[in-house]
Amino acid sequence: MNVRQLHYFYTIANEGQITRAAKKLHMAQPPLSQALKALENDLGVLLFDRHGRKMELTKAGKVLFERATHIFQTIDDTKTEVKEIGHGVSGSLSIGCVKSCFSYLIRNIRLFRTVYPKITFKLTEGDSFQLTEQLKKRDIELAIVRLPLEIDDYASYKIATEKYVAVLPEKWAKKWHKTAISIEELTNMPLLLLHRMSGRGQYEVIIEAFQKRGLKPNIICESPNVDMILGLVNEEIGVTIIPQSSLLTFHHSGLKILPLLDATIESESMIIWLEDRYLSKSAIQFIEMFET
Amino acid sequence: MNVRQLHYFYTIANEGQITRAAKKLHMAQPPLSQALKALENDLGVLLFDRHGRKMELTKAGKVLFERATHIFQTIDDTKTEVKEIGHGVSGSLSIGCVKSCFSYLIRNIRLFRTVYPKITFKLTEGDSFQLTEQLKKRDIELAIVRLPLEIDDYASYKIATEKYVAVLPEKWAKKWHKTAISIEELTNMPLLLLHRMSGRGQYEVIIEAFQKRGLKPNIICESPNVDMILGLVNEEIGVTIIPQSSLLTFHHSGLKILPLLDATIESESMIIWLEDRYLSKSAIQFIEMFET
DNA sequence: CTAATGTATATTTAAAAAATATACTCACTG
DNA sequence: CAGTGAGTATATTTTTTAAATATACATTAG
Repeated sequence: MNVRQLHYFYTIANEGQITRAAKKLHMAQPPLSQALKALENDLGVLLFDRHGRKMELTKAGKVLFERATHIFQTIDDTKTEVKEIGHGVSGSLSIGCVKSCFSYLIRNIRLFRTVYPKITFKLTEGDSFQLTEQLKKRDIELAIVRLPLEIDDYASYKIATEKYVAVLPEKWAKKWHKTAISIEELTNMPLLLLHRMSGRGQYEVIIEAFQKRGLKPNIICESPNVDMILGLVNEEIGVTIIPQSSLLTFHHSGLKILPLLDATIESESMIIWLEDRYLSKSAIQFIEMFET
Repeated sequence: MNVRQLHYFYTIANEGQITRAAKKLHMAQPPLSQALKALENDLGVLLFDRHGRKMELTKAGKVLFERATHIFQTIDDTKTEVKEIGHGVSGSLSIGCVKSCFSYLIRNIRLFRTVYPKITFKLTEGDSFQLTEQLKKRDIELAIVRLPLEIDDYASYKIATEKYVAVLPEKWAKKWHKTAISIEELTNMPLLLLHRMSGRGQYEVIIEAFQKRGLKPNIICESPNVDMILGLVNEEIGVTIIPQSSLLTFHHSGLKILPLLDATIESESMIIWLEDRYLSKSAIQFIEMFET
C-alpha cells in the first residue's frame, strides 16, 4: 500500500464512482481502476462490493475510509501548520531574558501578540552567561542580556541604554536631603552588589568606577538576585547600584532612588542571537519590532 | 508537498544525515538531497539548519517531524488493521437474530470468541421480516431467523430443527397427569400465539395443524413477544405452542411443558445472508462454525 | 434489444523519480 | 597547512512508474 493509492481510494469512496473520481483527480478512468485493484490486492481485502456499476464499501472499506479521512485531514493540517511556522505567523518562540530586562521583554511580547496572535512563547530566565550557553545549545533562539558581555559570536541589536542608579534605604536618604549622590558618598556606605555567577559582568564595571577615583568600595554582599539585594536595602543593611529598569518589577516602599552625581555608569541591554544560523521567521519579526 | 517527500524527510530526520537515510531508503544520496530541497521549497521553510556536514532540525522541522511520526504511525496501523479485517481476525460482525433463537446465537458467539478474540459483535433483534430488510440495507451481514420465511433471495444454512411444544400452567397440567398432549386436547383451551408483525410466519403453521384435523383453535391472544405470552400462561390465562428453544431464556417456575402427541409441528432455524454479495471473512468464518 | 453509462484489460506514451558522474565544503590529521 | 575523508549539492542520463489511449466487457434504463 502506498499513500497515492490510498488517496485514490479515498477519492473513489467519496465520489462513489471511479469515473467521477478520475475526473476529480484529473486523470483517466483506467489507471484509477487499476490502482484500486492493486490496493485491494496488496491489502488482501475487497474494499468495494461491485455489482454491475454500483459500488458499495465493504466493512474493511468502511474502516479504511474512516482512517484515510483522518490521515489526509492530518496531512493537510500539517502542511498548513508548517507553512505558517515558515511565514512566522504561527509556532512558538523561545526567548531567554536576564531578570533586570524583564520589563523590556514583557512590553514587547504584549506588542508582538497584537500582530501575531498565533505565536506562543517559551521563556526562560538566567544570567547573561547562562543565556549564551542556551543559545549555543539552541534551547532558545533569542536572548535579552545586559552588557558587558563577550558577544563576538552573536548578532545583536541594542534595545536600551540606561543609567545606573543608587538605591538607599529611605531613612538614610532623608539625612542628606539631596536629589543625587556621588560615588565618593557611596564609598562610606555598605555596598550590596549584583554579581553574576559566571563570566565578566556589570559587577566589574561598577568596581572600575570606584577605582578610577582611587576609591575602594565597601562591598559587604554579592548576590545574583536583584530582589534579594533590594530586600536587604529595604532592611537598611546597605545601599546598592543597579540599572534603573531593574526596579520596575520590585515593589519599593521603603527605598530611595538617587541618580549618580559625578559618574554615569551605563548599562546596555541587547537582544542577541546566533550569527549565521537559521533563525525562525517569528524570531526575525520579534527582533524587527525592537528596531522600529 | 507529497507524502513520498514527507517520508524522505522523516527518514532523514531519524538518521540525522542524508547519506545514511539514502541507504536506508535503498536509493542514492543525490535524489534524496533534491527531494528534501524540493520539500523545503514547497513549504517555504528551511527544515534543517545546515552548517558544513552537520544537520539540525529547525523549529518548523521539529514540528513537521512530530507530525510526520504520527502520520506514518497511523498509516502503518491502518494497514495492519485493514489487513486483519481482510483475514477475518479483527473487525466487527453485525448479526441480527430473532428472539427465539437467542440461545443458538449466544452459544456460537462464545465459541467464536475463543478462536477470534479480536472480533467484536454488533447485535440487533427483530422478527424475521425486519431482519431480512436489515440484510438488504446491509445494516447486518447475517441473520438468524426461524422458518417459514421467503428465503429465495438469500443463501442459508440450517442450524436447527426442533419440535414445537405446548406450554401449560402447572395447575392445569396436574389434572391430566400426562406426559404429552394432543392437538385435540388443546382445541378446548384458550390459546395464546406468537404472531409475527410482518410477513408470513410460524403463526400460520400452527393454524394449519389444527385445520388439517378439522379443528378450530380458540385463539384469545396474539403477541410478537415470547416473554409476554409465557407470562400470560404463567398467570393461567391460557396455553401456548412455541418452539422448544424459545423457553431457554425464560425463567419458568409455574409452567408445564408437554410435547405434542399426535402432530409434529416443526420449526427450522437458519442463518441467512445475501447471496452474491461481498461477505466479510469474519462472517464466513462465523457461518462455517455452524457447519461443523 | 439497443443505447448509455460505467468498469476492466492491454498496450503505448509520458512523466517523474532515481542513478551516475562529478563538483563542492568542511573537518580532521599527519 | 595541504591532503584525505565524509558528507552534501548540481547536472545529466537512465530507469521506473504512472497515466493516457484504444477497446472490450458489463449492467441498467428506455
